[in-house]
Amino acid sequence: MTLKLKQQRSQERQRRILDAATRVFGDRGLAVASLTDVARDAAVPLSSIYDYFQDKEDLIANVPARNFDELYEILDRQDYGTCRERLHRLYTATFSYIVGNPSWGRVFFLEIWPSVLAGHPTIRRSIDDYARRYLDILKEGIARREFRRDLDPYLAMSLLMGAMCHLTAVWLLYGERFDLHVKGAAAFAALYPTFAKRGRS
Amino acid sequence: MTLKLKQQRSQERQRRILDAATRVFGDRGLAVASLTDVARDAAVPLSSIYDYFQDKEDLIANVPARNFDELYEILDRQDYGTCRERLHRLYTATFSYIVGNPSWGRVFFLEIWPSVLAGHPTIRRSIDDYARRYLDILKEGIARREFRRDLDPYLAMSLLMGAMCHLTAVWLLYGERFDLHVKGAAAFAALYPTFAKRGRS
Amino acid sequence: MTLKLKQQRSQERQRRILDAATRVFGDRGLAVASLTDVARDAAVPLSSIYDYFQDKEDLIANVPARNFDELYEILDRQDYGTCRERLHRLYTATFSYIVGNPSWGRVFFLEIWPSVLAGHPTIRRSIDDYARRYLDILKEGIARREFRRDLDPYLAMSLLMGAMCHLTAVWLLYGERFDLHVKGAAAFAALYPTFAKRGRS
Amino acid sequence: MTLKLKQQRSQERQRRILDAATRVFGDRGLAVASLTDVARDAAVPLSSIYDYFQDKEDLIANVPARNFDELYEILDRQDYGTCRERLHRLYTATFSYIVGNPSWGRVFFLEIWPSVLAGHPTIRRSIDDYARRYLDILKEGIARREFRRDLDPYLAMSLLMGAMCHLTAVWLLYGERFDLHVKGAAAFAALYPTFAKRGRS
DNA sequence: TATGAATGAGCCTTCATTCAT
DNA sequence: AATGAATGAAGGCTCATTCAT
Repeated sequence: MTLKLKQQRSQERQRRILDAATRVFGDRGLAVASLTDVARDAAVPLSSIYDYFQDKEDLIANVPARNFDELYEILDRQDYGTCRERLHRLYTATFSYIVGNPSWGRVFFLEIWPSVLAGHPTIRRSIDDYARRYLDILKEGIARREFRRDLDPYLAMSLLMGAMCHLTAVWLLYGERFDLHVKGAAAFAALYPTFAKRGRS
Repeated sequence: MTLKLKQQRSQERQRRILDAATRVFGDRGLAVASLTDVARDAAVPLSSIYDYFQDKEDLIANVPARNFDELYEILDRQDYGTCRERLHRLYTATFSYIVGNPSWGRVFFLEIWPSVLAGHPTIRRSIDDYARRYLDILKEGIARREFRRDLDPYLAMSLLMGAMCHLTAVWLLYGERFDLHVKGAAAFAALYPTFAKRGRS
Repeated sequence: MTLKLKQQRSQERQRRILDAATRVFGDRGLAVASLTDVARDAAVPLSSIYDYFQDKEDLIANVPARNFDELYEILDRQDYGTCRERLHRLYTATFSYIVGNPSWGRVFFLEIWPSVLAGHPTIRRSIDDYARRYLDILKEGIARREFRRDLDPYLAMSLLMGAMCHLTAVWLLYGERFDLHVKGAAAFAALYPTFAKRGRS
Repeated sequence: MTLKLKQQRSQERQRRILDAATRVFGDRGLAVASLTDVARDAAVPLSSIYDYFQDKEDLIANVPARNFDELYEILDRQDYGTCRERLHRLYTATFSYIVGNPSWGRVFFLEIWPSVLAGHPTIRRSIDDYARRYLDILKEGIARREFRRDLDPYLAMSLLMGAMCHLTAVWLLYGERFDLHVKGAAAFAALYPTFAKRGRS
């Protein structure tokens, strides 16, 4: 029993560190922010970080997963409708999550993904998991003839992800001065016709 | 203190450093790579870097320009045709340049652009120059009724740039295993119809 | 990041560093001596200095206080007698302390005081504390009619301090070849009549 | 003839460098100011400094002499009167020179004299020359019975020089906010009675 | 287990000095 | 003789990581 309690406290601690890491890395940048900063923000001793993560890289690598879990929790509650609807939901929900959590947006879309770190196994898994959701819907849509038969699902995903990264980057860079969610929806609206069967758009 | 470069040999040296910087920053990442690495790769003493650039940031800031100059030299030789043709040429030429210079692709499209550094005056100019080329063509195309009247040129550019960044990122991440140029052309083909006047695509 | 010094051993370390700093800065000069020198003399790793002091300036700034504390401890045991006696005691005790601690003499009287550093808050406090002791006695002496009514206490202090700095400088310069304490007493004897009421000297 | 012209030009150059050194070292401090700064201020190429001075230390060492020469030129035009008058003139003329040339005041009285550099042969000579002028007058005054027979000329000089250094230091440190010349005269007035024969004040 | 303290490796930068033209 | 260019040596400082309690 006490063991379980301890474990719970431990999980809470780990989550505190992870959230602090998201914030600190997002605000200051992966390379500039130090573990000291993270420890201070999480209000734990610096050396405690090493009780939960092997090293800085390991900590960084676990930031995406932690946040994707939250995102998926929201998404998986409403997994129904046409492929278009599901694709749209997945896409805009991500934008919503970024708007509510800009630090994570920065860490993931500006720092981690387009960097050497994307090769890290743990991160790779996060990225692949996320990408798979798109690919699954896209392939299903093609099979169901909801989308064009000759649609390249990988290219389609690249268009969607590329727009997302780029819009997010600009949004963050310009001080979050426009409504990212609206722009995201616009991007989807612009891209979707290229997926759909001709004449249906 | 930065030199005045009155002597010839110096310009070669500066270029050697700049090229080394492109390589090293591209391979290891902007923040991780050290000036020591750059100096070693350029085969000049570390302190010589400071004869040509004020500091690390200044060196980084000059990487894009150096390469864009080369790219533009190629492009500006053939500035004619419909807006579509010119847009296509600009887009695919960039992909070609990246293929021939992957390090620069990484530095610029993955490290510099989507980062705080994009705010640096020198870099800003490089980005703006490049972005303007897209916007000019897009606006001209709209004015000439070659493109949709209600096309948002900024969103259009975001779709193009986003796809470029993303494809490049994936290409680099997967060890340059597919033909980036072909994928780039496919992306353009997929996106262009959303710019064109209905029924004309 | 500076430590919190919750553990005992640390205070010893800090003192070791401070004493080494006094020695090294005194011997080589504030600007010339490096923290590497200090670290070597204190037999601690260079980076440990930063566990106790924010930077070089902070280390320097803490040298005076450490030594004044020792000086005051001696002085405050015997705070009685006429103003003349108290002034004399303060003056000669300082010379004694310098003789027993020439490095500190140099750091403080030759390097820190007559330099821009005297403006540093921490140092300023040390200087002001020390100067105040003179001014207090001088003003009290004037009020009590022990000293000339028209004596300018600030000029008086300047004469005393100036002689002290100068004698110390010469003493150090000439390899401590004369008895500084005796010279100090002589200076006091020479200067005192200019403070006292006429005819009383 | 041309040789002489060249030599003249050379002397002018050397003087330009020396004056720049006085300014730069005075403003920024001996250790902080770099030869590059001096060269820029003198408007000569950095390497030209090495045509006139062996190294930085040699340059520093020649700053005092250059300025003392100017001071002596003024002084030696009026070498007459009682010892008191001559002592007073020497003392206050120095204050005047400092007021007109604060940079030199700082270099010499705050940086060079109270530092290890005072041991440097060239500087030593400058200091000794200056000190000798005091000692000569003091000794003559004693011989002539103008001053007290038992006056220690070395102590007397220390009192004068000490006051001068200290007042100058304070003056510079507090942004030259009081009239240094007046304070210097007051110090002389306060000290002189201790030199003079009793009853003569 | 948790944590205060310690440290080695490395980074960016400066600068006095020398070389080659 | 004059000077633009080059460079080795060093300095201050940071930080991820480990140790000892």
